Amino acid sequence: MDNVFEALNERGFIKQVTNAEQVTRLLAEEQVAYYVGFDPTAPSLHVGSLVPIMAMAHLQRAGHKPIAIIGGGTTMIGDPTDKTEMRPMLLQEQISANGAAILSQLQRYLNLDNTLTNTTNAQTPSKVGGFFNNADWLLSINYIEFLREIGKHFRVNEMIKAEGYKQRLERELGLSFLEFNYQLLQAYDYLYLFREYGCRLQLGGDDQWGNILAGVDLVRRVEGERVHALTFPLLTTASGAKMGKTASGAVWLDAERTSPYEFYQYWINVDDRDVLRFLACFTFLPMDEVRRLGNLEHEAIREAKEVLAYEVTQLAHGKAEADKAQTTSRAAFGGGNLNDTEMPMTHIAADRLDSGIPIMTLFHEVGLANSRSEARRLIQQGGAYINEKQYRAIDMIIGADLLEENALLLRAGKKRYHRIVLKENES
RNA sequence: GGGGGUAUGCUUGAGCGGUCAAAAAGGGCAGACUGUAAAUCUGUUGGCUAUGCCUACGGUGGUUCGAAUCCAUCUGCCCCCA
Repeated sequence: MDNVFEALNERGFIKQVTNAEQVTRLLAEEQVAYYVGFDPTAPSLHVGSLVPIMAMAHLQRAGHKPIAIIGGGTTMIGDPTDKTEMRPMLLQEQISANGAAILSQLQRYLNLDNTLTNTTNAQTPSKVGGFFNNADWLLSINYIEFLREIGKHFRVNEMIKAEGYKQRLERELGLSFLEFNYQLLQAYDYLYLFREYGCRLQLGGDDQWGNILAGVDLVRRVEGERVHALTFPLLTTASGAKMGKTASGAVWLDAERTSPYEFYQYWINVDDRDVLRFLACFTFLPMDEVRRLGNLEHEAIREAKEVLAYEVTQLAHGKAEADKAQTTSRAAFGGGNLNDTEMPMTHIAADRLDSGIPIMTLFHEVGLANSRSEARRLIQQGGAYINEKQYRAIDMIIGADLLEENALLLRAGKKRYHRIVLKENES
């Protein structure tokens, strides 16, 4: 097997690294504990987090030990380099709850059973990984001790030269002392994980480069050990948008928030230009296959997208869900029959249909239109279909005569479907 | 602490006291074209019991026949001085 570092590089995971040669050697010669921090402000990860997750998974498959931490402590500070939006401050209980949800998602990709031991001292290195909340060690910090032990290693002169801080200072947006400390705390995480678990590699988004290096420096100064940093390129779609955002918001890994079918559809709808990169990054397919699929052109590239969607969905939601999503998707767009599919569905009482339901009401009620006005517009513009037949009259009354096998198939626009199934009257 | 500025629909951002549900752009949605892609073109984009009605231009209270537009006050954000 090739070196993992090479593999990661080939798959496009590497943007910056402290020292490519040393990291390559380290990963080849030792079982390395590595860590990634996740944002615990939401109860689910979204597809953007798949980059670090997949990188971690590749490393674990190569025999290294993953450590995932959630920033329960650092979240309370707020990263000033995250200029776009202020992260909300959350209660610890909320963060712990989110963390639990995040852990269960990570476990689909990684084995994190917290039986980690420190290999620096231990004779028999453990093979698994860990999951921690940095609040566990950050909240109990004593201010004076922290300043004396950690703070003395940071030169303010150096810190304010860093790009993230520099921008804040120059633009006089201000930088609170609180935020200024963020980097120290994140660096301390690294030191802590190095001491406790022998962690020697931190991965993160490229925007974290500065913060990660601060940790690398801190470990060197305090422990005299060389540890490493690696960042991922910030993945954007070919059209320039941040990955994983759609009109209706982020694409979540939580099936409750983004159904497996929607999840699948997200991947099948990616821009042609993103297919190769995404296959390399978000699936475990061998690179030969990735290249073959990624280089397909025109209509043939749909095959590649189907593979991409299937593979990624399978990783996130399991084979059964991926199969269902694929079947549904094929049926909806390939002209197959839609009966046994998993698209959104609503039951409707038989007597209601007998008396007839205005078409606007129907589309609004099942959520294909957010308001009656929107439903009206949809219909008038020719975007409303029932059983694949277009209806443009807004005063249309839908009755039982349109039922096909006791069901109606509503469609709004090209891609949004909703099934209505008849429910026999009670009594 | 003193002085100044700003607050508009999903976002950015125009807006003369009436003709403003509010320019423009972006985004969204729909249609055409296609490959469930991109690009392009067209329409649309507060709600409703719909030739009209209601809710909206940071909050509150005024002036006026009439206010997003004027005044007062409160709140948030920004800038300058300390």
